[in-house]
Amino acid sequence: MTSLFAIVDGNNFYASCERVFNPELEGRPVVVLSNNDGAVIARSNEAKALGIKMGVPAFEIKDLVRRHDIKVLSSNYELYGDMSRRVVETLSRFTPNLEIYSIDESFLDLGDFYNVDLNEYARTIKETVKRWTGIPVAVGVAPSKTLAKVANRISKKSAKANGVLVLTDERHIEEALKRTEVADVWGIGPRYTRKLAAFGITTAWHLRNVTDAFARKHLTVVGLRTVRELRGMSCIDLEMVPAAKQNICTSRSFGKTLTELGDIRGALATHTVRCASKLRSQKSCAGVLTVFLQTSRFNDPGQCYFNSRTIKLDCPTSSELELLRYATGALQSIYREGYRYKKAGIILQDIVPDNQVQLNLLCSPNIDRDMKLMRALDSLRDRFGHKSVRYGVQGIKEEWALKQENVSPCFTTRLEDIIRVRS
DNA sequence: TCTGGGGTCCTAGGACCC
DNA sequence: TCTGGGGTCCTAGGACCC
Repeated sequence: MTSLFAIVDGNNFYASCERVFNPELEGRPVVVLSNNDGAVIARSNEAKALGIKMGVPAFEIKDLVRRHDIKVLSSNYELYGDMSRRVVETLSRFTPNLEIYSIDESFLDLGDFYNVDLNEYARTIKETVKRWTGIPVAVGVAPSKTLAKVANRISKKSAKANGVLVLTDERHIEEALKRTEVADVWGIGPRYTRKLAAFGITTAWHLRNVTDAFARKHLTVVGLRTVRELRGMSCIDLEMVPAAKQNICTSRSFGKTLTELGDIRGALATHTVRCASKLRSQKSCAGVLTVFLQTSRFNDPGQCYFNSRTIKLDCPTSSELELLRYATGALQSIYREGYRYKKAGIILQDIVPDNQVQLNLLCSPNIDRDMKLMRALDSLRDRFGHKSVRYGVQGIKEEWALKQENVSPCFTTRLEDIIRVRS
């Protein structure tokens, strides 16, 4: 074996971020809710112990909250994003060969670290992150990413491992796989779990031992890769440079249902501006735009409406002015009076690098002007926040604003919040 | 009353072309 | 008029991730 990966993942990440700045939350059950305070998306260990499941609607746990004095927080992505950056910064001191996999997980390529004491090294990573950022993490080390995920998972459940597990020894790998349900393997979702159960495959160890032909047939080439990774053969490389996104989507449920086109247009315009910012930050232009609008999925069938409109742009662009024009036009064409709308959004596709845009006769004559304006807007928003410059169409009163009843201050990124907290 | 948001990749099938 | 196969491109749908 030559390859070696570590995965470092923040324990109950959002709840832990909140705890770093609010010691009162220590030792208490804490849950963090999704946008609009809809559903539970993060739980402290104490909250998990009370049986609160991932994704349950907030209203379903009201009794539990009262009885156990659970601290319920709205999500604060500005805070979590900044804490995530600090964790990555810390990890990058250990190796530059690092992949930021998600807001709370990074893979490290430990390449030829076979001659160091891996247990001690992994423990040093864990303790350093805790000391420098306040975030508790778990570290799993193994010859493939998929096995590292298995190690990481067990490290959190086993008191003996206490957040650090190295799986390089064949006997240990076998034992770990036998203890891991197939549903908990990275890459095996609910559908495959059911399918595999029909063949009597219920543990990661069973899955490791299927034939290549079986894996290929029932789980496609993706599943075959997973099986090989479970055997210790590394098939999924570290991606140090994040690939440019091929789709960029911004959508939100409204804080309350909306009926008026003007209010919905305000929300969609704001999503469009955000989406265009994301597009420009990866130096791309989009050639296709989709706008969608929908009522609640939980409405009676007669009151359900979903529609979308996809438009091929005359010329790929990242100009908010142009995208706003297309988006509001598309919205107009799918809006129907008489429904109570819950959500709207925009998806940008056919994304190309901004220096490879094919110009043609239909392109806007204002490209240079728009790009200068976008640069100015980007730098203003960078300094003063994304709400500092707005278009008229976004509206002043945000009828659609998120419901956030208990959001914590942005302790690390907003001066006004920091001042407020300290006084 | 209240039920998240943002992504990726693979496959199968049809259209179309030579 | 009939015969055949192979290739590419696109799209929809299905699976997964956090």
